[in-house]
Amino acid sequence: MALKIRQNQSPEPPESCPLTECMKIIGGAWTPNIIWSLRAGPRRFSELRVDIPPISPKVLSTRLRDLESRGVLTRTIMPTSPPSVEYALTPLGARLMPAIEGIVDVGHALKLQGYKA
Amino acid sequence: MALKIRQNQSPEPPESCPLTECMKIIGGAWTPNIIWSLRAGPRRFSELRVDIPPISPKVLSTRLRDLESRGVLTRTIMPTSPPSVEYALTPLGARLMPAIEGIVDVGHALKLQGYKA
DNA sequence: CAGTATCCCCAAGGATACTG
DNA sequence: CAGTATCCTTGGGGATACTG
Repeated sequence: MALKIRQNQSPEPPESCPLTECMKIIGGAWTPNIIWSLRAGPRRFSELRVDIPPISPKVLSTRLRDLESRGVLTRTIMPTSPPSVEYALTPLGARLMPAIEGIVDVGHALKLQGYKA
Repeated sequence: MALKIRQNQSPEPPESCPLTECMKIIGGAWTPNIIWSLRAGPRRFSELRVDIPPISPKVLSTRLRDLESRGVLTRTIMPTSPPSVEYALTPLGARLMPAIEGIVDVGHALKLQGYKA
């Protein structure tokens, strides 16, 4: 049998471009929405699910953990019954808001002018 | 005790969410970089390849056509020899700049403060 | 120069079900 | 409530080669 050479498909991280770096944080599916939902204060898991209806619990969980690991948000277990968990932006996460706001503003402007994909 | 009402922050349907709409435009790989490269004026295909080294011609071509179809940029064949093609932002594309700038600024700030993934 | 043409790949997402 | 556990699909990219 022929030896199967795995092609080198690994993308050499181009170069730490601020643009690319930032997109790595907010580029994931629903990530901007999550950060946006946290703009006015902490939200719980199920609240986020309501904020962003189409997101599945698995994906929400994945994205939250990813954002937590990147230092964008904190996860706090509240000693309530039933237990609840609050997610809140860190100062670092708050720093991302201008970028998200920029996207929201532009999206809003496009919508107002009747932009269609 | 009084109900602690947590205000619903974004009651917007996801399909019409400006955030999501805008991300559909700039969410593609290298898309922000392409738009960013056009910020100061038209660029040619090979210039863009130099601007964004790791991008393959196929992907660059794909993204450019996508952006053209979305009305973000124009493609102009220059009657030179050898032939060259210029890509330039449309007014609509220029509208995206604040969003991109926001991302760039935040990325830059994160980098300055030594942020690592 | 400015792209197409192929082929391939895998990890991000989705669907669904289940649990502490 | 706040998640895991599985399984599966897809299409966005990547590599490489070729052309007008």
